Amino acid sequence: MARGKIQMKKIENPVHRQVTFCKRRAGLLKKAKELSVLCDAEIGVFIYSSDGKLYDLATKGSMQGLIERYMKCNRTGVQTGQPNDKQVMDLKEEISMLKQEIDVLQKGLSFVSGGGTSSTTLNELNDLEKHLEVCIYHIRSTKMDIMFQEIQLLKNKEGILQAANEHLQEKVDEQYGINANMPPVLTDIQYPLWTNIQCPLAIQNEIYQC
Amino acid sequence: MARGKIQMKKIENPVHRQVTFCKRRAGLLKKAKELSVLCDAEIGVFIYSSDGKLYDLATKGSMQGLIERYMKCNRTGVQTGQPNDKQVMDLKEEISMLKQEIDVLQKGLSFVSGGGTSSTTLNELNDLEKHLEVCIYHIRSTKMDIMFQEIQLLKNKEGILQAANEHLQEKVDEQYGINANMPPVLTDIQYPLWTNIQCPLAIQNEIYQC
DNA sequence: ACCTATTGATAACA
DNA sequence: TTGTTATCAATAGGT
Repeated sequence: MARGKIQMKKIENPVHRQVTFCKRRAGLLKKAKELSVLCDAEIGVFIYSSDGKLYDLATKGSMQGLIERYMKCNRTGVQTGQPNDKQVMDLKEEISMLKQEIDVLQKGLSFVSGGGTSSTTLNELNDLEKHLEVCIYHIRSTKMDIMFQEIQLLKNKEGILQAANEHLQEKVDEQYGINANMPPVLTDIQYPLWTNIQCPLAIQNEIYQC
Repeated sequence: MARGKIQMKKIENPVHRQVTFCKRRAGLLKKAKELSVLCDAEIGVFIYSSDGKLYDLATKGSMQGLIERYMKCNRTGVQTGQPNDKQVMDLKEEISMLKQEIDVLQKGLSFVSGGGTSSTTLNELNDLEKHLEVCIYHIRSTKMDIMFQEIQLLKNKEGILQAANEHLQEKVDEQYGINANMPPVLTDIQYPLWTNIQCPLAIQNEIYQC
């Protein structure tokens, strides 16, 4: 973070890596202490260097206390002992799912990164295509949500303005009651509102694209 | 650390403290991940907020693995509740690793897809959508290329077989020249080829999907 | 949430 | 290692 940024990957030069490890380790522990003090939090940090040396920190008490608290909070229901088989099966299933997801993501990343020139089979391309279509579906769904929210907001605003206008009109009528020549202010706004009221640019773009 | 420094003591204003907790917690976990990646270190962090909520992070494996390693190094007598089935622990560790990998891949993909911007606004979603559509276009184009190549391959094969058949037919005619009753072997194959010749499964699937 | 002025962390170097 | 310094990153305060 100084004199040029560095890539977020393992530093290959061992000397350089060691220096960085020292400095950043100190920085991390300092930040942990600060957070603990400023926000009254209880924090534990372990750091194992690549050569196996341990550096640790526990604010507000001992590391044992922290670990016990952690264990307490994370009772995963293994206590009965028996359902381990089922648990193992579930975990294996989860691993399988995750591996599949990784596969899809890796294919996608290599394809997108390589501009589509990587060597992939037809079936893999089909999987990727389906995955991307699902992504697009989610994106469109999210877009619709956002637009709907903005439209609701505008409708509310419209109602408020309409009411305010009516109120003002009454006031005006009271004051100029005798002067019957006064024409009423136009408040009966026709749709689409956006030709009369400034519509958020995002929605404008949306509409012209649909 | 900005717009004026702050005293290193508990922040009294609760709103202010909560905001700072969120920001610094995120910063701390980020720093921990960075240190782990840059220096190939194994790091675990627990953070208990003042209201008792837990935030944790374990790089390179599960927190349970880290804790176990910690116990081993320090030979403390903390009971972890159950002598957890080793297999279950290993599986959990694997899941943790896989999830981290997915995280990295997803970030990479969204970065590449989104051109480096996180997608939250409508315009960003539009950009992402367009990008994904371009990707799908490339995928379909690549699929077509592959199919075309396979078709060319099959046509070549057909030509070779045809020639071979003709050659064999000549041989047969020579040997059985006197026996004029011999009917010719059928070599005039009709399209679609794939009802006669085994077509690669990938292309079959393709065709039925188009 | 998002924005910047400012402080803090740190990569490269000595 | 430790120290220095030019830069980059985190974030306090405000909107």
